[in-house]
Amino acid sequence: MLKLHSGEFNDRLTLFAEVILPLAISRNYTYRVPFEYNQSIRVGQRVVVQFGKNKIYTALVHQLTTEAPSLYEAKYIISVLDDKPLVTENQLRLWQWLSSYYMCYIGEVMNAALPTALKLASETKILLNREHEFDKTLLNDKEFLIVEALEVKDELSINDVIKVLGQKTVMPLIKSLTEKQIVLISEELNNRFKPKLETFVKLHRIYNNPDQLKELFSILERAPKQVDLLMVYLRLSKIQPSVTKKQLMEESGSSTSAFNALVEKDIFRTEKKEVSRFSDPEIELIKNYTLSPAQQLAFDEIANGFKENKPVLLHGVTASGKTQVYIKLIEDCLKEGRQALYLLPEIALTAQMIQRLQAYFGENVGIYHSKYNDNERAEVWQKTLNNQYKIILGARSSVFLPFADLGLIIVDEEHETSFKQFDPAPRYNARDTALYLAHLHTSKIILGSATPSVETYFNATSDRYKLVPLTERYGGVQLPEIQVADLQQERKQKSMRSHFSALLFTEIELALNRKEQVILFQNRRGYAPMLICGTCGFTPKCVNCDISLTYHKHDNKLHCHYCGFKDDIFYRCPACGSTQVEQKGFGTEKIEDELAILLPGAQIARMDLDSTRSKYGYQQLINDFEERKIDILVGTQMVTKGLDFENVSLIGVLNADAMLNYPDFRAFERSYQLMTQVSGRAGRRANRGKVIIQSSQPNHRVIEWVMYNKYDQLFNSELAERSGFQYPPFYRLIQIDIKNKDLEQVNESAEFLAKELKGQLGKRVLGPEFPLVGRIRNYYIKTLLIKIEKEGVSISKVKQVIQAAIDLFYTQKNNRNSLIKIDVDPY
DNA sequence: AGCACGCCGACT
DNA sequence: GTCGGCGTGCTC
Repeated sequence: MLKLHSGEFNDRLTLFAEVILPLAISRNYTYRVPFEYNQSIRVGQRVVVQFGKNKIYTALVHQLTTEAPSLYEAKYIISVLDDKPLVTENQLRLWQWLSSYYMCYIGEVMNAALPTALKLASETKILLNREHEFDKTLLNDKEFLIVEALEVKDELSINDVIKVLGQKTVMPLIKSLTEKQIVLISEELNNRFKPKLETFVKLHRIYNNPDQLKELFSILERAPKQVDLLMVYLRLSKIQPSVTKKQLMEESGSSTSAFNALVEKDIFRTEKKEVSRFSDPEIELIKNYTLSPAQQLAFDEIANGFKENKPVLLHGVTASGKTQVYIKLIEDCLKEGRQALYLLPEIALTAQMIQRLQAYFGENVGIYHSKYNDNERAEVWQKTLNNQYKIILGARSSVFLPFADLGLIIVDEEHETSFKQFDPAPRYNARDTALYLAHLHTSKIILGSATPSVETYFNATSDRYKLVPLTERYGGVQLPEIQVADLQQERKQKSMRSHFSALLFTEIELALNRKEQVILFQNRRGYAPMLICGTCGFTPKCVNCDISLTYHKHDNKLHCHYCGFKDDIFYRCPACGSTQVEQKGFGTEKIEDELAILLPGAQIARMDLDSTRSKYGYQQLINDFEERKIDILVGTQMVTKGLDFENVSLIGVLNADAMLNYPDFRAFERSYQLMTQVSGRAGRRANRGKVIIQSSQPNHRVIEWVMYNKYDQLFNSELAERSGFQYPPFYRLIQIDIKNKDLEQVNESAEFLAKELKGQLGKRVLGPEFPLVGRIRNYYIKTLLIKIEKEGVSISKVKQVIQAAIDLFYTQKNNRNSLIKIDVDPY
């Protein structure tokens, strides 16, 4: 077989392309390349293909070959969409790696990687065949309905037909109509990426000559509006490189007719040009700041790490000025002419961070995250590919961008769990993917955190990564003073005011008196996570999930946080009629409510998933808080992320116990990270801030480590635990969920798979067990956990074994309607 | 993932 | 009969 990578081919060869389809299917398919594309087709270009009877997809050329498939006749590629590859070879390698590492289909990776705007949409439409005469009286009722509808509307989608007929099965009918040649099927493709166009205005070249221009003014003597326009144009064109029509009209305030007259006379010439949606010419370039001695030391150490070709972990306390170090690193990278990727957890991608980076690097910065719409994402893709963006600031999905030459990757807040995608597949971790991406591009990579994840710190202390500590806060700001409020004792002494200890409440009042701001952290949204009848013990549950419903006061309803189900609130127990309905636990809403009663003069706001759902909700809250329109901000983990507020002097952690007692092997690590990160929000400028942690276990060792900033102790204790109980970083975890709507079937299926796996992997396989929530969206779930030792076992072999077991699983009839979800590194 | 096909039970 | 529901297998 002749393998071809680029297209210097003879046109008489018959070429075949193995393509990736954006679907969860286990193999790639081979299509025949029409001769006209022989010269131009390349690996990495998009092609349009028909797959199955009606569907048309955008597929990606993965390999070109001259060998015809022997077992079937290949369909032709319908068309090739790109002149040059849209996906680079390095990206294809990354996709391959993701698909095998995370045990998912490469089509699923493609789906996650390509912005929707670059995937063509296919809509099957039908229309009347005008060429063909037919006798209407021979049609049956349904056929008649469709023909009638088509006479009104020209074109119907399959969905329209379903609506017209009021029935679901329409394909046989459409099929018979096409066979009778009454209707035609059109497969409409719409390329959804629309570049933003703007009309630019230019003065005809002859008026560059001053004499000609002078003459022009005299010609226009009797058209004052046109003279106005001309004047505005001349003024604008002096101070900026190009003038848009929009700008000209706004500045001059004149009418389109005056403008059109000038165009008509060929004095103005217009041109439509593609413009960026992002560029903001008013960004000021601030450069040339110097690093503090501690930062400079860290910077030099990082350089040493890079020299050894190692990933670097920058372990810098909160507010140590890591960003400034990153900016210097980016500058160095740009000097080498290479691109830089700056990865942040989604939530930290606020205007604050974006502005900071754009202030230094201007229009070289591209932003990429989920709040951006499709067209914007497609634009960033193109500009990254064309090497127009030198820096990408983005959330986890930006590891998928088509970097031309990536020289540096920064993974900031490396420990953040939002780098991990949980659903749908690929269930990848962007930090780990970035490490592989760095390997592909031989780029430098730095992970940064004040509270590194245990696995990363382990790598850094065992010489796999270079560890660079930065222990000094920038500008000499002190770490906050941390105190613990003993909830048990305060309850005994009856000094609690609802959920506030006397200690915390007094400090809130003091801070407010000093006109300083307060952040309160409660990692639970809603009002009360559980209602319980004091008489009979009844608790309202979700109809679709095995979970108690959370009461939300804002809409006065009971919510399920797993499936979105909502139910009406009740004041009488539906089971026994008692009015003794009690609320258990508390969420951000309740805290907000109680504060409003206890501190009537204070401005209180809440920041959680519910209050930030709208597009600018989050930004609005941040702005209001920054402008001190809010005194107290109550929030979930959202408030812990990298925000810089000058005037915050007090942080309250309302319930440390809930996180410490969470049943997960990372509970302590998470608690430490959360408490340390939220504490870092206190006192970032002039004064030393204060943190109050409320807990019933005031002497808990994790709280002590947080108080005295003892990351090492947390780390060592966690290492001992994890090696004892076979968890990462000593063992790899693969979690397999089996789901089924039927309880017995899920048990049977889970047992089958467990038995199969245990036969091969022995006691490395744990379960099956019901997870914490045993039923979600009407699916029962059973979980298998596989723990694989890092030394002496080939992880790829294990994955092969698992895949084989799953293949076998699906050959069994009873398992066919069970769903399997594989999660590699499920943390 | 779709979608067709085929088998089965239900109802104008 | 015809329709709709669901299980099964295929898509180059």
